[in-house]
Amino acid sequence: VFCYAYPHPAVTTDIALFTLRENRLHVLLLRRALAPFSGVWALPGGFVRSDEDLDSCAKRKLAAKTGITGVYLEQLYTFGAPQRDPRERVISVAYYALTPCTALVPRPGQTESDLAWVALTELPVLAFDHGAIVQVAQQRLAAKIQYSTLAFQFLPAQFTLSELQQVYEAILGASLDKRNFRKTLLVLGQLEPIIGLRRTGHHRPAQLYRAKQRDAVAIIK
Amino acid sequence: VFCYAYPHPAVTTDIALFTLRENRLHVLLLRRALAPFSGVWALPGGFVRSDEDLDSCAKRKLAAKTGITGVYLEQLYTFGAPQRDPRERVISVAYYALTPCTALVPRPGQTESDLAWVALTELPVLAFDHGAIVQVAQQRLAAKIQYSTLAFQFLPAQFTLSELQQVYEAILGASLDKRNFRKTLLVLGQLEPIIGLRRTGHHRPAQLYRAKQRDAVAIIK
DNA sequence: GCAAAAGTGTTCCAGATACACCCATGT
DNA sequence: ACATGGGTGTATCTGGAACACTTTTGC
Repeated sequence: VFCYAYPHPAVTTDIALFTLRENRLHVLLLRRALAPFSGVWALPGGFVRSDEDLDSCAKRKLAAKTGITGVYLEQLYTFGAPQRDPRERVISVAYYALTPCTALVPRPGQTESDLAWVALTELPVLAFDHGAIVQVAQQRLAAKIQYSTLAFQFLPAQFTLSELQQVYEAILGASLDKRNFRKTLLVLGQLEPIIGLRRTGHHRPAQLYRAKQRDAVAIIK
Repeated sequence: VFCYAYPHPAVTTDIALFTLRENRLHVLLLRRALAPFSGVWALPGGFVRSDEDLDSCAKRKLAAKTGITGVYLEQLYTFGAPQRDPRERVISVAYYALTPCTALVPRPGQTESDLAWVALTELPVLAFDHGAIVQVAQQRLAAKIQYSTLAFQFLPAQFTLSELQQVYEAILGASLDKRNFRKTLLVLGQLEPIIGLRRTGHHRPAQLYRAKQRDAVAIIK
């Protein structure tokens, strides 16, 4: 056991991992197998180890519970209400993460019975204060997409301008003018056309583009 | 003593309290009396009690160490590198706070020998990772002043437009056009002139204004 | 040929920028 | 009278918003 001269809280990271499916924003949830909140949906997350920093903990927990790695991850806010966990004092450093929906086959970890993408419009009641975390994350997302290249993180390496526009529309919850959208984004200088077309449906194929810097999120404006 | 089945970190809040003195941004520092970093300057802060939330802790620590209350306070970022404190694992939820310089007579608490406003341009080496905290806080400040009414928090209830302009100039580190500045801020609708003039020096007295909502920081743009 | 999405320019408006002189006061 | 900061208006520029038709493909 580990003993201290005065009470110490437990510290966790919880991660709201977002993706877009069918043009709707989804968040990854786990159904808890263990008490407290057994059977209730919750964000992936877990306790911070004594030798790892907070970002590493968030990455590790995401990988352990879902097998997902290499996604964009950013610290969101720290939630520390005294009674947010019924077991003991637990302070949660919340993160949010973004990933394209492609090639994402969530696999449950050992302590959870179920793992699912859930549309934000159909969010169930969540364990702990995870509902508040998702809400804050969604606000941050909608704000930050407007002054950064965050949106690219929802798409695979190659994408069309229409697909990119759909990302913006889903996150902002509004429809955008096609010509203005394309002009604005091309002027940014963060996109470049690549040789290749996307052929889908009974219509003209679309030019493919790629983000000039796929890994970093640039601040624009 | 308090014992747990697995190691728990200690959690602190640390507060970067900013003010403007002589048109330069200053931060409140304490000189540490105790180890570690005895004699080194540090931010006010301290351990989170088991029954208080994080905001309350930050307010309490600021009051206890400096006697300052009623200032604007906002969570900044959580710093959790494993070795940031040599004693044990300590995770710090950092806050920043703003206050007018008027009527602020910092009084040392019991465990610190000295308490001072230090200009950011003359910042000494700080204890722990407090230098990084101040840096992140300053960036946040410069960003947020541009899309909110944060700047009013640096001024007392009544102020002149020139004084307000000096706040913006100090935080942004740039000089602004007087006519454009006044026009922009008056159009915002967050200021109203009050009866009264500020008479200083050998020149025309200045109209006094007050913020329509002194307590809340509004998001503009 | 028709349905469906891709692709493309111009006009208009509002908000930001640049810029210079007179005013009221204290000494 | 003069030094000092307070106070004011206009022209210009720029980025965002509104808006409709042609192109290419699969069936």
